[in-house]
Amino acid sequence: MATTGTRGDTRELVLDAALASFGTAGYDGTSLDDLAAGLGIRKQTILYHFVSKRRLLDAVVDRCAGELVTALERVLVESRTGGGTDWERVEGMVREVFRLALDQPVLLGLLREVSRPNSPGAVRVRTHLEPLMARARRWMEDEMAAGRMRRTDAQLLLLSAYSTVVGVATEIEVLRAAGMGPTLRPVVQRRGELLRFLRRSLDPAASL
Amino acid sequence: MATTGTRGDTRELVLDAALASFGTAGYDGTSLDDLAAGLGIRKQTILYHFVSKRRLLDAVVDRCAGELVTALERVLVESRTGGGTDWERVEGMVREVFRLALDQPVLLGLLREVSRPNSPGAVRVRTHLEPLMARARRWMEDEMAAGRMRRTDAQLLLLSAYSTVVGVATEIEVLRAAGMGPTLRPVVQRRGELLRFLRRSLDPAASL
DNA sequence: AGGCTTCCTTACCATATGGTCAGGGAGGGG
DNA sequence: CCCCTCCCTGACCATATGGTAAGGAAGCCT
Repeated sequence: MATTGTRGDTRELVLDAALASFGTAGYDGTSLDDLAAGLGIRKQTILYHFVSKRRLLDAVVDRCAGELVTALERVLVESRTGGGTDWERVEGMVREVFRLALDQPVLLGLLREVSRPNSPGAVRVRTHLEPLMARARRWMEDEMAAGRMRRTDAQLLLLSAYSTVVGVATEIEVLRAAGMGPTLRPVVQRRGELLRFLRRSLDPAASL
Repeated sequence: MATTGTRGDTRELVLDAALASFGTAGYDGTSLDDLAAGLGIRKQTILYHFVSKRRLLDAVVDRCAGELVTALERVLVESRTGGGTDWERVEGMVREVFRLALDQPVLLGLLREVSRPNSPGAVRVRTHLEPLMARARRWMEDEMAAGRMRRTDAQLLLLSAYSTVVGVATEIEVLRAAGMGPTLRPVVQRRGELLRFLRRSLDPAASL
């Protein structure tokens, strides 16, 4: 028992701190000792819950990806019961992603770290994103076949959208670093651009 | 004398390798031993030319920033002698930045690494960029005062443009990591968006 | 009570890493 | 020839870091 009351699950606290540290200092720049010291515990406690530093990163990525999937899932369900059009569904998902990013800025740091080529977390993220992407792609191609969606390269479009989100996340971080925290004008604008791009590509009712 | 002919300046070779390594593996993920091994030299040689790892990063940043400034300078001179309008000058600089990024993809990695908040190189980059930004800002404000440029917040516009470039750089890296190297469609598109945004904000002759 | 599990800790280790120190070879000037 | 400077290297070091091994305290079940 530590001096301070460790009421919450230690595991979750470690995950929170690790998320923040990985996002700001990077994976290599994060030491388990510092991480533990920040939590008032010993490094070995971290290694007890998560076998290795690498697995800790995996766990952090897993949790974040899980949140993302859950949030998107929820949007999809709402849209389905509401009988929204394809385009409304797409728009809802994009907005949800941005909302998540702005609600939890700490996620941006992780995304930035983990989306770097050669990052240890990149493969893990891929395993989470690939099924999501494949599912979205299948759905889009079905809708295209049914004429409810404009014909285009779904794979390319998804990848483009993903990279855009990563790029915007980076922008937000840069702006934040420049001391322009509350100014989300550019973010909203970029979201608008992405949405317009998607609409142009997908919505049969959209004007070119 | 090493086995392989070390004809070029060792300094420059180290800078090249360091640029690549910092860009791909990150600062913390780069070890001087590995760096030296990749060059067939010893770590102490690196430390001889650059006193410390930190100073090595600074030197890399300095060289890249120097290249950028030189390139922009050249565009400015060409535009001035050609008697281009303000807008043509702005467009030329944006295009030059993108050209530089696409010509030397390795710069993108460094930019990404160095534009991270809390990055050791961030402060160094700032010292290079701040005079550039200040100069651009003064110029823009002069042009606005003279009525040759649409009135707007120059500082905000520059920062927004900068963050956009960083974001796009990140996108390019992500796309490259996804195996879509040659497809620069999205990049060109984003450049177009940035240019349109700037034109709308600056060019008095532009239609809203 | 006794044992089992869970959670956390102290003690310890192997290695990697940035950095110091002294020295050696090559070339140039006296 | 001697000395000096430039460039580079081997030997060495202090420290940080991820990870292992073992033990201890609290709770739970029989």
